[in-house]
Amino acid sequence: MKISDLAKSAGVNIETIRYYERLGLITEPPRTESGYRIFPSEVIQRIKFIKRSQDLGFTLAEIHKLLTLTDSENFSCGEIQQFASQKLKEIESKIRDLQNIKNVLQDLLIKCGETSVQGCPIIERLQGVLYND
Amino acid sequence: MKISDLAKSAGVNIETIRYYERLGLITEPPRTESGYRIFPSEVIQRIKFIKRSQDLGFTLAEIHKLLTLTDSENFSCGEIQQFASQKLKEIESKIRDLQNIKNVLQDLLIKCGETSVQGCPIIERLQGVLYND
DNA sequence: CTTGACACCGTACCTAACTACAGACTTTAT
DNA sequence: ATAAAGTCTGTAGTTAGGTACGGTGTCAAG
Repeated sequence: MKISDLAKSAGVNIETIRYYERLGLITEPPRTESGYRIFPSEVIQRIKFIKRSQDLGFTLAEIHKLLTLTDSENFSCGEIQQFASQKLKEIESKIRDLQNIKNVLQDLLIKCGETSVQGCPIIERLQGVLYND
Repeated sequence: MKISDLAKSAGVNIETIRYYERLGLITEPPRTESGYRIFPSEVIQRIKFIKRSQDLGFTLAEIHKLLTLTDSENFSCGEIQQFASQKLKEIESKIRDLQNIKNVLQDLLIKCGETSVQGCPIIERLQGVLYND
């Protein structure tokens, strides 16, 4: 299949495919005499693999490592587990950070509701006036 | 104070100050005859305001609006509240997304523990084999 | 046999928030 | 007086993950 067929099948842009090739996420396909790329159909699955991995929060650099692991015969599930649990930790950490931000914003909004005459609690907090949290 | 004094006091890079000036986050300061910027000391607080706002998840574009609001006399606390609650919603949405990712990763890691002989559940999921979640 | 659709390559552009650098000028310290 | 350190400007580079474009070459249909 030609590059536009692959793009359609995998649901990505043509340029994305060439980009992935440059990054080494997909191997360089054979070419016609005139230089057109001819892709084997397995590449569709490979691109979908990449997209699903991105959905799980992996970066392209990490996906590259993942693919290298799975491309090797007898890859170790253990290494992949370690990879995934590392990512899990990162995601949990991001969630905690966002949760903290959420709490601060919620507190400030509650204070806004309670305030009678004084200044805006949100602005005061940003100005460094309030630091009793 | 000169730009490097301000940078030190506010805990940012000199280039960051010039960048904020370009963006209009801080007003253009007066200059000496030779063209050196001379900052009033309030700018320290303004830069800290920007940094604290970033910590709460606001982008520089949003902070620009926030500052415009608070710079105007008689700014409305209501507008700022709306701004903050919009941001709160965005952050809650990000938390939900990450929570979903976390759940999928956790499920996969649990399945890894249970697996006896078959392939790695993580890789199978990424390959699209598993879609019973 | 020509027109339109596709493909090629390399490079530039996009967002966000900086950071670095070159080359010129000014100020400060010794 | 001279050298080091600071500041100026404008531009370019950084990260991540693409997207777009210009100029050229190729393929299939009418």
